[in-house]
Amino acid sequence: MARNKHPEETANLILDTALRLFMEKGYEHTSIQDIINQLGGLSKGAIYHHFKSKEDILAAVTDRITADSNRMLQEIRDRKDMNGKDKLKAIFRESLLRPVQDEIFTVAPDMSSNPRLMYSILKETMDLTVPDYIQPILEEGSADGSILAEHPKEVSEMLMLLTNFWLNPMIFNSTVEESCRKFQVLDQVLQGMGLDVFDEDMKNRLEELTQIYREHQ
Amino acid sequence: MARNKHPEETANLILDTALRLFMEKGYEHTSIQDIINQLGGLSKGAIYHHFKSKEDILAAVTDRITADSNRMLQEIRDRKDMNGKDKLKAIFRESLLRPVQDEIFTVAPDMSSNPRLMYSILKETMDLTVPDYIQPILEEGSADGSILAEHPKEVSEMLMLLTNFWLNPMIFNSTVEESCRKFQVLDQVLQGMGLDVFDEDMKNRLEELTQIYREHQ
DNA sequence: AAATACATACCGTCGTTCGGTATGAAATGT
DNA sequence: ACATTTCATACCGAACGACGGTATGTATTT
Repeated sequence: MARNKHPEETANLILDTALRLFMEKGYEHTSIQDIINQLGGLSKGAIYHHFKSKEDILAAVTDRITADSNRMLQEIRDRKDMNGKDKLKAIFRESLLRPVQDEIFTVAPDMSSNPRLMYSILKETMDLTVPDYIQPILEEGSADGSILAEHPKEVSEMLMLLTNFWLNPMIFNSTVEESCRKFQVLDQVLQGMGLDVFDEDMKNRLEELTQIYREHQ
Repeated sequence: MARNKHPEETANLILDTALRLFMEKGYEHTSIQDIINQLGGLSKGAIYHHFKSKEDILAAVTDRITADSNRMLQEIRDRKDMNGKDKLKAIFRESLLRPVQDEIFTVAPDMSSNPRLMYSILKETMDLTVPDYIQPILEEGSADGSILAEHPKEVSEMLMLLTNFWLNPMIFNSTVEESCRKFQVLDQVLQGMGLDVFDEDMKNRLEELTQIYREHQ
């Protein structure tokens, strides 16, 4: 294939294709050759020019996934017109309600048989999202009195583990009913911690997303 | 190598070696040849006679790990002299206090860079331990009035995720202080759910295990 | 001319397969 | 009772195809 004047476009094309295949077939069952075949004209040399290994592609892929979500998190974190608890609630609302989710849940990657991708996203969440966004918000909430969290780091980790991981129907392969019950249980737990951040809208949206996911297998 | 009259011994030898290597080097970085080299005399054919694939070895390995733990769970579950909550407490106590844990934490597998083994154990826990042991105990506790859990399956899942996964220093690479804070946070959450099942002994033991783990890297 | 964006041929290793041998217990024959 | 045959099983090791990765070459841009 002809050389591209804007090499980042090529890199992005590789990542697009890789992400699609990783979600369809799983990371381990996607070969470099698979990516090349779906790429149309590009060769192995091109891939290894832009990325140094298959693992590196996975890292870049998860980076791109979370980068998008992190822009939203940053916006909410930096607002001056909300207290900590409201920011936390806004984050959960946005995470669920943003329309991008439909797309993701429609592609319907079966994360439960894709441990590498799952783990990579979880690790990014724990190493980046938690310390950069969730923990600061909890600390702000502690300072302004809207949240009572003695150990913000640990509470943030737990929050993300429960909401982004356990509550995610793609990861635990939940039915609509299970998603519903998980939401209820989690809501009670959060209320017990003084974090009444869930509402009816979110519950309905979670149901809807679970539905979308299960329809697409 | 000469033919073994008791083939299960050979299979167990393979599993012993495989587990050791999986924990030392990680599942993905352990080759079948690595296992053969450490096995002393046995050949590739022998391995593929006893196991149908490398994945199959991983499954057998995790089976053996959880089987031991499940025997203890079964004993407690079937006791007639305890109510549900006491059984739950007994399970957490035993899980932490049993001396086998020293051994495991001394070998100190870095699960955080071993997603396949980690995932395999998590899946066994969710698919087997939860429905067979934890959920029945919660239901018993619901019936005898010692526990208030509207959705036993979901509460069980959450419990196991938080105690066996999040609280495990091998998985989240926690320091002693982090382990301590996690324990505190989790204790409060559980109390909020009417599950005061943690005590000072457990906290000290968790500290001790975290210490052991970190000493061995 | 130097650097970059790709192509291509090739390498070592991997998981897996498969034809084969050795062994021993059960079935059969004497 | 012992000898012979049968047959499933434990194990061997060469070979295979696919894999991730590299070395080197070439064309294009700067």
